[in-house]
Formats: sequence, structure tokens, C-alpha cells
Amino acid sequence: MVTIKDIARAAQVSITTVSRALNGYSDVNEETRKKIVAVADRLGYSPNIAARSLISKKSKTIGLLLSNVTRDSSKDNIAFEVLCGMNDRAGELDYDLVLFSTTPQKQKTKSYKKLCNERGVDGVIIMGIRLDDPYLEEIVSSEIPCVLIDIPLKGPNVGYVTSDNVKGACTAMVHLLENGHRHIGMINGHTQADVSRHRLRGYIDALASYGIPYNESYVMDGSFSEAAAKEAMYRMHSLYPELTAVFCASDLMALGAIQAVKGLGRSVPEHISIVGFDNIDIAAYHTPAITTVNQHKYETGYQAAQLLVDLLEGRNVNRYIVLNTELVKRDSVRTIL
Amino acid sequence: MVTIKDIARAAQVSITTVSRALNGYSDVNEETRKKIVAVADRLGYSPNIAARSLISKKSKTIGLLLSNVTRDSSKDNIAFEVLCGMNDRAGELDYDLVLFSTTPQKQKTKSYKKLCNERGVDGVIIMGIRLDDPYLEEIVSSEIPCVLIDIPLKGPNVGYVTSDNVKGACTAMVHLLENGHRHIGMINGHTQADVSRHRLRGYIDALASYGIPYNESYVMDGSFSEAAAKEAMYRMHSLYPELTAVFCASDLMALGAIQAVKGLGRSVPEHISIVGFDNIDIAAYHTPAITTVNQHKYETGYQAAQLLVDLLEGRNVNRYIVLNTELVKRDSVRTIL
DNA sequence: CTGTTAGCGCGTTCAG
DNA sequence: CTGAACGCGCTAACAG
Repeated sequence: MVTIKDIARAAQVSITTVSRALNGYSDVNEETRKKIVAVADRLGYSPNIAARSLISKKSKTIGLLLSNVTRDSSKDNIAFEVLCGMNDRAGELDYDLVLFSTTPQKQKTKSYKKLCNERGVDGVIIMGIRLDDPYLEEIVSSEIPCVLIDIPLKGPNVGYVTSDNVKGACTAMVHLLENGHRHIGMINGHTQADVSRHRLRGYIDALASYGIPYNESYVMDGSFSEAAAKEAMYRMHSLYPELTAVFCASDLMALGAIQAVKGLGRSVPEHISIVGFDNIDIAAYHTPAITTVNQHKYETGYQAAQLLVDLLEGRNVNRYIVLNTELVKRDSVRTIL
Repeated sequence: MVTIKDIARAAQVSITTVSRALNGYSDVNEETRKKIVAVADRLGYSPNIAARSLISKKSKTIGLLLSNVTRDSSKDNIAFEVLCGMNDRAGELDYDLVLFSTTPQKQKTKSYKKLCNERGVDGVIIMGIRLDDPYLEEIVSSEIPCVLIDIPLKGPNVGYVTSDNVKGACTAMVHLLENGHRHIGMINGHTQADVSRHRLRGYIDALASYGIPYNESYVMDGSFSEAAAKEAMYRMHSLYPELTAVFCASDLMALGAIQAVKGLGRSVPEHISIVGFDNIDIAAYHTPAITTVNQHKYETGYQAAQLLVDLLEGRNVNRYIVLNTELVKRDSVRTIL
């Protein structure tokens, strides 16, 4: 490994001068700078970030706390698209990303805050963590700059990126209502996700705007999983045969629901109309193609990275970003009289 | 930030003693150790990895050099599944992952080797990089331990994880041949990927085993992209109407090929049979469901992480891992007489 | 068993 | 414009 000391020796100057020359300080002779840069290049020097961050307290590194980066989370590649957006923007801004191995159930012996401190990340982006996570509160209220995706917590140094889930859900519901559906069920995600609450609100609001009373038992838990949603759909169909449509709070759950409908010998959308949420890739290729609410996943990650860096570099920006969603009409909804 | 110095002061011992106590050295009194650990806990101490790695030259960090972690790579979530596998295993082994923002075309001013040196990663996993990448050779022949996924290069400290692409392609072809197809085209990925070469070999081998001469013009370039494959299929169909089946070197390209067939007013598998490769999630949900060669993506990542850590920790293991593939029969192939 | 000393690679006063 | 000296947080000899 070649250090500035090596360069200093080779260029016949002091270590300090090398440091200043390489960091673009103005108070160094243009001649010496050129010589130093040349030597550095020749020797293939690259600065040691560990040493640098030891002093500067900055590492140009963003920590990532994600769930859904484990086995069986591939279909739901939302996390991946968001990650792509973060990766792109972070790269442009010259930051690297470190993925914390947020071990699932395994004894999480270390708090998120400790994780960040140890690694010396400048800030952290958090996504997919449940609201009841034991370490969430701690890091959010710490001094570490955080950007939360779909998690509504306040803190001294936090930013927030989300989608307009209420409106999105509402639009999806209005679409069903406009198509004549009056008995509409909902399969929601678990309650420890903020989006579940918002999407439920959209469901309720849309119903209200059509003067339809909200029937709590029409809403079942699908826990954001295909299997759980499938089961919920089975129960829903036998308990409430009057339902002609079901709004699912994720496409993965829509997939499960459709399987249940098929399992019952019925079909979508002939017997039951289904609307999903997220617009995952499978939704478009599925038969029937699933009508869903598109979420800008890549953009979410991109904005989150941007916002975090803004926070890090002390820019005074809006810390609350809400992205649009839009209805994507496809073939899983039919019009009834 | 609380350091060992703080602990030393609070516990009335020297800094060294704190260091030894916390790092589990045997030569420290059980009494003092307990006291120190207690103080450390109370103060919420966590070690500064930057400082530690400055001395130990180890950072418990694995670098990741991936392509396909940018916009428009979501359908092809192979990278994501592999990433999940790496993340899981790395987590279990107590390593963190850092994603290098391997800026796409943008002026890659920094070589991969420099990237690794600066960040002080212990080793690096490389995937999706083209064989003609300018910096690939450099890092592979450096002292930095590397694990290459689907890249066949030798180096002093490299491991290699791949799938049996020849066999996989061969199995796919034999399936077509067994179903009576005799005029079979191939849409291959770009030549700067090792898997393309292997899959082509499988194609040729299978043909040979049935005594069918290899016709070079039956193989077209789809560059691993949906759009390029679509175009290739159009050309293929008009130039060689005798083809009854096409083997695509990726599912994404199979998707493109199918679109072209549809665009021609024909259908799969009635007019043309298609077999893909990879077994991406969409393949199962697509109509017709795509017959393909399954690749163990998660396992690939898992094994790559394991292998790299083995290399890092000096274990003498097999550095060459080849994972099985298997044919997944679905609905995109028909039997002809 | 414990403390003292030195130094990892770098940036930053403060004198020249 | 340049250099000597110091210290970031930590580990590793080397004494005692």
C-alpha cells in the first residue's frame, strides 16, 4: 500500500505538502503540486478512507437498513428497485453504500445506532422495518441523520420519503366503484406498516365518497404475503359471497388472492375483480394482467439518497417528500351493471 | 462518541487493558474484565472500525462490484437474488457488504483495485462485469481476494462460482429435440459474457448428439435485452421460416422473442416453441408460462460469500464452485410430429 | 496480570 | 508557500 509518506519521500517534500497538494488547497506552489500529483499517479496512490475518516469524522458512506434482502423476497423486488435508485444517486454524489446485515429474527444483539457508529457511516436510510422494531426509535432520535422510507417518525435529523398511499388507494377504489362495484373487500398488509394504515384510509375514504358504509369485517389481513392473502381470499369468499371486488394492498397479495379465486373454480375478473398495489413487474405479465397502483420505486430510492446527502451536507431542504402514484388499468377489473 | 479512553478513565485502568478485556484476551483478570465490560455497556461503547482496521488491515467488509444495479434492471432481478444470498451469508459470517457505485458508462476514473484499497475492503465479489472491462484484469491479478461470478479468470487469490451453463443449455436443447424439433434457432447474449459462450456450447453439443449440423446463422445476438431479442426474433422468423423452436440464453430475451412472435400474429407454443434460461419470477407467471433452465441465484450469492470468507480467513477450500441447473418444463414448448 | 510506548495513514494547527 | 508536531481511536510489542 502506498501512502502519502511514500509520495513525500519520492517527491522530496514533506507529508503535509503532499496532503495539501492532493486535497486541492490553494496555498501550494503550482510546480510542487504538479510534481506531487505526477508522483502519486506513478505510484498508484489512493487515499486510505479509514485514516481519513478517523480525523474528519466523515466517511462518504451511507448505511442501509433494509428488510427484504433475504431469501424469498425476490418476487417482491420493490426493495431492489429502490436500491437501484439509491445506488445510482449515491454514486453520482460520490457516496458508497453499505448494507447492514440486519439479521432477521436472529439475536439482534446490536442496535442500529451501534451499527452505524461502528461503521462510521455518515447517515442511514431505513426501509421495510416494522414500526414496532425495538431499535427503530433509538436511531431515529439519535444524532445520526436518517432518511425513512414509508416510516412516519420524527427525529432531530430525519427526512422522510413516501408515496401518496391514501390517494393511490382511493383512486384504485374509485376505479372499482366507477365500474359498478358496491361490495368491495380489502386484503391489507400487517398493521405494523404505515402504508397499510394509509391504504386502508384510502379504502374507507373512497367508500365514503360514494356513500357506502365501512364494514370492518370486509377487511382482512394478508400480511403482505402471497400465501396469507390466498387464505384470506378463501375466507373472504365463503364468508361474504356478496363481494364482487377486492382491493389488495400489494400486488403480491393480489397474486395470492387470484390463486384463491382460481382454486375456487372461479376466475378474475369474470367473478371477482382484483386491484393490487405497487405495480411489480409480474403484474404486467400475469394473466390476467393486474390492474394496480403504480409506485415510483426507483425514484423513491433516488430521492432518499438525495435527501440524505442534503441533510448530511447541511442544505436546508424540504425533509418530507411524497411521490405520486397512479392507477394502471389492466385486465383484472370488469364492469358490472 | 465514546472511546476506550473514556472507558479507561471511568474504570480506572489503562487504555490497553480495556482493549484487551474487550477483545477477549486471556491475560486479564476476570474481575477487571467484568468491571470494564460493565462500564462499556453503561457508556454504550461500540468500537470504531475505522481505527481498528487502520492497524489490523482488516475491516470485516466485503466489496461488491455488480453491474445491473441501476435503472431498468428490475425485471432481471437475478442480481437481486444473488445479492440476497450474499447478504444473508455475509451477515451470518459477521461481514458487512459495501456496494461500489460502479458508475455505468460515466467516466470510470477509478480502477476497481483503487476502489477496494481506498475502502479497505477485505475482499471483493464481482458479478455482471463484461470480460472486456478495462479494470477487471487489474484487480483479478492483484493481491486482493476476489470471488468471480460467471467470470473465468485466473489470479493469485481468486475464487469462482458459476452454474453448469453448458449442461443447462444442453438439457434445454435436448428437451426441444425430444419433442421433435429439428430446426432450432438460438438467441444468445453478448459475447463479452462467459455464460453466452457456454450456453452456445450446450446448444451445439446437443445438436451434435442428434447428428444435426450446426448452422451458425441460426444463432443471433440478443444482448441479454428484451428489445434486442425481440428484433432478433423478427429477423430470425423472416429469414429462416423453417425454425420451429428457439432457445434463448435468458428469460428476458425469451420474453422479447415471444413478443415478436405475437407481433407476427403467431403464438407460442403453437407456431414457435421457446425455451429460456434463468427462471426469473416472471417466467412462471407469464402466459404461456415459460419453459426454462433454473439457475440457483440465491445459492450463487450464498456460496460466493462463503467462498470469499474462506479465502479471507485462509481456509484451504475448493476455489471452483459449479452449481447445478435444471430444466423447468412449462407451457412454451409443444411437441411436433 | 497490567501499564507505557509506539505507530497505523491522514489532516490540521502553528511556526517559519 | 512549506514543514514539524500532534492526535483521531485503536492494537501490539515490551517491560514491569
